[in-house]
Amino acid sequence: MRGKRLTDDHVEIGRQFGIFLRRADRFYASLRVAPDGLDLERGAYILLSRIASGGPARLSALADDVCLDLSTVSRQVGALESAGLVERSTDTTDKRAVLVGATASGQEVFARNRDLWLSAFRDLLADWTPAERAEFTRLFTRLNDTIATSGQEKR
Amino acid sequence: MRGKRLTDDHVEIGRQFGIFLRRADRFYASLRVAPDGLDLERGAYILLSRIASGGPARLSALADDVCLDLSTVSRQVGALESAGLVERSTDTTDKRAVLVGATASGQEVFARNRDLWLSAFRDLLADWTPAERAEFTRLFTRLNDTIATSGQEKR
DNA sequence: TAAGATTGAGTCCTCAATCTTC
DNA sequence: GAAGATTGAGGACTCAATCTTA
Repeated sequence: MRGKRLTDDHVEIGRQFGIFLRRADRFYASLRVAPDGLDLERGAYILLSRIASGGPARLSALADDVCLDLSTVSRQVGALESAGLVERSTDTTDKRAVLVGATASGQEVFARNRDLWLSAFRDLLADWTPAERAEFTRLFTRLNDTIATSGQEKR
Repeated sequence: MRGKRLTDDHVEIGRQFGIFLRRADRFYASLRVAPDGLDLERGAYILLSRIASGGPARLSALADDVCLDLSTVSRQVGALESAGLVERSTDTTDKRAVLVGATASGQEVFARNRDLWLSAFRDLLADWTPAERAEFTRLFTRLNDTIATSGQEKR
């Protein structure tokens, strides 16, 4: 018996969720930092972060990890490659696949921006108590997993 | 003395936040529903929701409420107007301003889509306990306000 | 035929420039 | 000149079509 009644929680979340996403996206977009004259867009930085900390990987794996379309990742890799931060190489075991790895320069840029990036979140949550942060992180992760599972169902 | 140490909470939130936003945005985009042959994009529906439930308002007020650029709202209103869901009228007290209100058709479409829209969130959080939902809503709202305040500081 | 990757077309958004009215 | 709104240009993303290799 699937209830039709909607609790106040759902109403509140449903009404505010889209607006929250935009606000959060604006905040996140504002994190664009330029350490060495490089103006890394957040999408490119997230990808660089994944590549630099996780090691070389295929484009399809990267797209899955950062939750973007493969075509978008292909273009982002092109931009990072032009900036000399990553390198493409053909997978010798499967010539269809492309492996993307960070260059020394890419590793350096990642390491240097990491603290700037994270300090923005530190400042944002400066007034929160550790308990609040921990609880939020827990529920936040739970929601992330819930949405990911929900998306898989539709395939 | 501004501490340079970053707690694990910050690291975790910082690393996953961007990916979460994309996943959530994809989920939210998938809520696009077409009740009467109308294919309302989520941005347009959020705006219609605001107009239908809040009464006529200026474009600048709408843009502020839904957290979008004024130009985007102007185009969204144009789309909703073409669909016959909202109406533009000139503010008689200030001829520069445009007031946007919902038509009878717009009110009807809003009311009919509301449950569909909200039931998606009900399904999404079906496995959560009421306590978890309440706690998450609380912290979620807190974060929303925190980001909103953070954004204002930069003006 | 299918899988991996790239490229083209189209959408939604922001920023900047412009027009009208205060 | 400043405020409210519209329009043009450009960026980031998705979907669809294409090319190469398994």
